[in-house]
Amino acid sequence: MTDSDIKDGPGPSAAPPGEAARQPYHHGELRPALIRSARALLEEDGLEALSLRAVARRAGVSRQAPYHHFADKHALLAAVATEGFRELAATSLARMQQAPDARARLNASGVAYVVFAAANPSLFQLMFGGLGGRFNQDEALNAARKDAFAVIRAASADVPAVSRGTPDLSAVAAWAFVHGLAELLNKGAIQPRDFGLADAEALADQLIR
Amino acid sequence: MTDSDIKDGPGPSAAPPGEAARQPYHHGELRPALIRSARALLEEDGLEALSLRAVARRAGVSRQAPYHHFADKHALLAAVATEGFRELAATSLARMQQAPDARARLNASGVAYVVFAAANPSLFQLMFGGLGGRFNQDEALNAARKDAFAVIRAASADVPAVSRGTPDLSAVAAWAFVHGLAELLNKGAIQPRDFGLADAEALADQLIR
DNA sequence: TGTACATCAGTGAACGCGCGTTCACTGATGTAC
DNA sequence: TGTACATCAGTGAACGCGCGTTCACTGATGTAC
Repeated sequence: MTDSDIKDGPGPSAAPPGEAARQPYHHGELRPALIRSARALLEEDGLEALSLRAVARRAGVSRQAPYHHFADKHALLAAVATEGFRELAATSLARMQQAPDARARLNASGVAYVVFAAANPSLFQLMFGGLGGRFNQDEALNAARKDAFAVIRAASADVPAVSRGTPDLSAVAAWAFVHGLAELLNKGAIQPRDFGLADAEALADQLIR
Repeated sequence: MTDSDIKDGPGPSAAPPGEAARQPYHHGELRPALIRSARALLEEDGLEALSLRAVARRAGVSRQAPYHHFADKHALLAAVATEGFRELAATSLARMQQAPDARARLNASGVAYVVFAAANPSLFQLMFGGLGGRFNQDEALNAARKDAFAVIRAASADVPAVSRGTPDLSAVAAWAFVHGLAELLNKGAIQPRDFGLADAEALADQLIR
């Protein structure tokens, strides 16, 4: 079998195995479907194992179909990462809205950061450096990234006790801390249960105070 | 050119291009030479681009030679990562010895961590998760890893103001902070010059206080 | 001091694989008249 | 309301590539006698 991957969606008549319920000819929503497939494969098999062919296969579509929606593999990955940053910002803001004061909002943003990373480890990996140095070539990605970081910066600036001195440095310190926590958890260097805690959220909550 | 890579070391008579000064037949020190080649390629081309074939090529040796010293590619990478953890521990201890008190020693260990990561970004990436989940299968690697982490833990435990409450949690907090700083710098998410600072060391120094 | 021989450390050729991408194509859609 | 036709969104086959790894081999080394 040199160049003939097995389709997992044999046709419209078959029962849909996961994502691969094949539309008749035109898919209609192939672009978002490809992003969904990529995200699913990302978390199932890891960033290194993600191939454009596998994404197409999972979406129930030929290997060439993605090229009608993305210039190349990097463009697809950039779209996935962009979605990731938007979700990160959204989930942080949502959690912050439940907090009573500025200090609690900063803490909430930190917990949200760690929880997001723990829930989407490979996506998180892609978002930070999975595209090599090619980050700055995608407009939408850059915007989403900046927005996500702005959430942390704003949350940090609102807490006078934290942002005394240079506000930007304080924000970076807060960011570095939650980012490091997320990375150490994702890479398995530390585990919540080593501290008698159930999950990443509990550990983040404990440490951030 | 399907299966005939070009040798970069044409023979003993040629001038040595970098690593590839070819020994007559038996290399003598091939194992360390392979590790050196791997580290050099790692920092030149990145973790993703590192192949066993390229490592052998750079060492001036046939593609099969590495298999006499390492079971497979992962074994070589594990050896490289092991060396990395040993160096990290050593460089931290060296920097700590110059510090006057416990507080300064903790700070020094943090700066050393960030400086090491900035000087060896791809090696750092390999050390943390570059081997997927296969970390726990290598005895020497696990030991070197534990030793490196123990340095941080000890430095943190010696500072009462930091380690009040659960000492282990305090150590993890310190570790997460420097690790996050290292990652954000390595992935280009933040840059020292954004804060008017020359390099990673200056930023780490500034933030750790 | 010489020699037979096991073992060690290399070589060269070949394997099968999955990948990203290009090419020429075809079926479906929607719009101008 | 019908029809011609440009355009869009898919297909199938094929390309060349670099990779990890296996196989059978050979040259060099060192040790027992």
